[in-house]
This record gives sequence, C-alpha cells and structure tokens, in this order.
Amino acid sequence: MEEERADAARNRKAILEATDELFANSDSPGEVSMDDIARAAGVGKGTLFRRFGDRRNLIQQVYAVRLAPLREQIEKGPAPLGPASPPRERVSAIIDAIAVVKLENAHLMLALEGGSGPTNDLYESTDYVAVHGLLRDLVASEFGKSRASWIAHSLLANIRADLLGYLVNGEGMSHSDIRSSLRDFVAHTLDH
Amino acid sequence: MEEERADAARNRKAILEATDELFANSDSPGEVSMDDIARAAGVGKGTLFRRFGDRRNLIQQVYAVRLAPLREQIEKGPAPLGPASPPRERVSAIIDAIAVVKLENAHLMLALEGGSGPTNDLYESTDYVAVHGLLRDLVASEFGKSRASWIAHSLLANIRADLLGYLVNGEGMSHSDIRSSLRDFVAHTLDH
DNA sequence: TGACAAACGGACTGTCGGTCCGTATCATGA
DNA sequence: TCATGATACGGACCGACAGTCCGTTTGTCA
Repeated sequence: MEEERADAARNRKAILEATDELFANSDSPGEVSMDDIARAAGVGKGTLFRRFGDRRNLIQQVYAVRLAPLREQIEKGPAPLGPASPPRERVSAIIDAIAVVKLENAHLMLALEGGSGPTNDLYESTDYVAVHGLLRDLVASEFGKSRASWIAHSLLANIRADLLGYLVNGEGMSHSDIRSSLRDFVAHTLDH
Repeated sequence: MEEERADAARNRKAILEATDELFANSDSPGEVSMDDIARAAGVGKGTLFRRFGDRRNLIQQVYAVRLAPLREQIEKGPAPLGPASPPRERVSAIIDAIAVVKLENAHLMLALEGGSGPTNDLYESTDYVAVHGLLRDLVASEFGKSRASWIAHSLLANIRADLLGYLVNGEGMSHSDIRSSLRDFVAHTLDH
C-alpha cells in the first residue's frame, strides 16, 4: 500500500463525510448528484471520481464505514452476534442487527440497494454474498443445504431497505414494531 | 372515453409491441432507451411520450397486458386461483402464478421493479397494493391482522423480480427448482 | 529551495428522459 | 369529393447527470 499524500487524505475524509450527510438529509437518494457531493465536500469533481471511481463505489465506501462495527461484532464479538452464539439465536440476532443498521441509515441503504446503476448487482455484491453465505451455513445443519440457501435469501428479502422504508413511511410502523414482527417471523421461519 | 383516431391506435399498438420485444431481448432493462423504443416502433419520440406520459408508465402498460390473464383468473376464475378456492391453497396458487409470470417476463419485471425512476414506489404501486391487500385478507383469519400484513409482504418479497433473476442466472436454479422451493416455503410460512 | 510526482478542479462530453411546436393526417359534413 | 378544424405526428431541442480530460497547483523529499 502506497502512502497517501496529506491533501488526498483530507479530501477523502471530506468526501465521505459530505456524502454521508447529503444522503442522510435527502428525501430520496436520486436527488443527490455527484456534483452536489463535490460541492459539499469543497472538492472538484475530478477528485471525487479519481478517488472513488464511480457513484456506486463511493456509496459503498460510506456504507462500509457504517457497517464496520456490526461486521466486527459478527466476526469476533461475543454472543449473540459472535461466533460462539448458538446458530438459531445468532441468525436472529444478525437479522435484527442488520435491520437496525438499515433503519438508522435508511437513505444510504436505499441509495445502495435501489440500484442507481443499470446493473442490478445487489445479490452479487460482496456484502450480500458474505452475509447470505454465513446465514446459509448457520441454518444448514437444521435444514437441507439447498433449503438453507433459500431460507437465507428469504430472511434477507424481509429486511430490504425499500421494504423497511415503506413499512416506516407508508404503513407508519415504528422501529420497534418492525423489529418485533421481524423477530417473530424469523423465529417462525426457523421452526420446523 | 373519446374515440381514438386510427393512426393513434396503430401507433399505440406498435409502441407496446416494440417495447415488449426490446425488453425481452435486452440483457439489462437499463440499456433500453426511450429513443430505442421510438425507433423500433417506427414512431417519433413525441408520440411515445404523448401517449404514455413517461417511461415508467409505458413499462407498466406493457406489464398490464402480460398480467391481464392472471388478474382475470384471480378475480373470477375457478379454484385454485379464483375466489372459491380455500384461502391457503389460493395464497399458494397466487404466489406460484405470480412467480411464473415474473420468471417468464424477467426483463420486463426487472425494468418495473428495478425502479429506473428516482422514487422507489414499488410498494405504493396499485398492483402491489392490490395483491398485498388480497393476500393479507386471505391469511387474516388464520393469523392476526397486523401479522397477516407482514406475512403478505414477506411472501411477496420472496418473489421479487431481481431475486428470481439472481436465482436463475446467479445460482443456476431452474424454474421448477424455484417453484418447488417456493411452494415449500409458502406452505411452511402458512403453517402454525 | 528546487524539482518532480501526485493530486487537483472544473470545463467538457455523451446520453438519457422528457418537452415543444411547426407540420401532416384523420374525420366530418356539406 | 373536398374543405376545414381537430387531433396526432416527429424530431430538434433542453436540462440534468455520470463520468473524462488535461492544464494547473500542491505536497514531498533531497
């Protein structure tokens, strides 16, 4: 890894922060343009694209920051999220925790899942693949292998950003309403 | 309803057919532009927009044509899709039938659900609201009212166009694999 | 401090959804 | 059949946006 020049580091930080804030305050992710982000970060557009390549990747970087603590917990934290946790409870805890992150970062998540790009690659993104694989493996011992994969997809489908957003804004559910319905649903899904 | 002039009728038909075909043959819905459609239909762009208002609505009209037979079956057809069918089987049949339509019209469905527009309004679309309401009512007697709504969302989340597309293209599942996994899943979801 | 690599920034490009308006076509009734 | 008004046509045009290019500035290090 090469050393990063001081101005480059400063700008990268400014861009990430500006992006985060702009999405958080926007009504819809589509109304935040790359020009907006560049202006808010006090940076030229060229800098933005040189650093992050394209819009999707920029959003993904911001998201990675937000997700880091959860990832840490899941990978090496204590129960119920960590590896020592019994599979059932771990699955349930992971789904709940992801839902919380998505509820707290609704606009950002929508920007990412909503697929601004032409290719819809949510299911091919490394994050999705990783969490799907983990969930699948956790339920594989109780259900068949192929059944486990389906269940993992299904659980994740229940916490898609746009669905959560609709439940909040369209049906007026509170975060705790959603979490408790979700908990029931996951429990039922994992029952035989 | 006003009478439609002969050339207008001819053009509307040409546009709908061209749109259907272009989406069916495209790799990704994003690569079909309104100019492409106008050219393929042998029509000016103005005509396209005068007739259909905007891209989303045009796609929705094409989709409506494809969906009409299923809608007919559900509204007034015989069991298992029609109103006379016992709720459980009806729910299962409806989910299966929708999945089939989506699998057969994958590109079109992706264009519609993928939300080319800035506003993600899948959950507010009349079609979604209608089918969600129907499913909810069908399971409401067995589950609580609010629980029923969640289950309906959940069932529909399992047959989102992009998920189905990924199962086919990314995981190499056949249509019948998917339908049978889905059938099992729905049955389990509706079990107490 | 000088010199060069690295980074900057904003004008520029290509494309797309959607609009506008002068022109062509259809329907009607005399 | 033809005049006439209403309706529809079509493609040049517009504004916005993601992404590129390159002349200019800035940081680094000897």
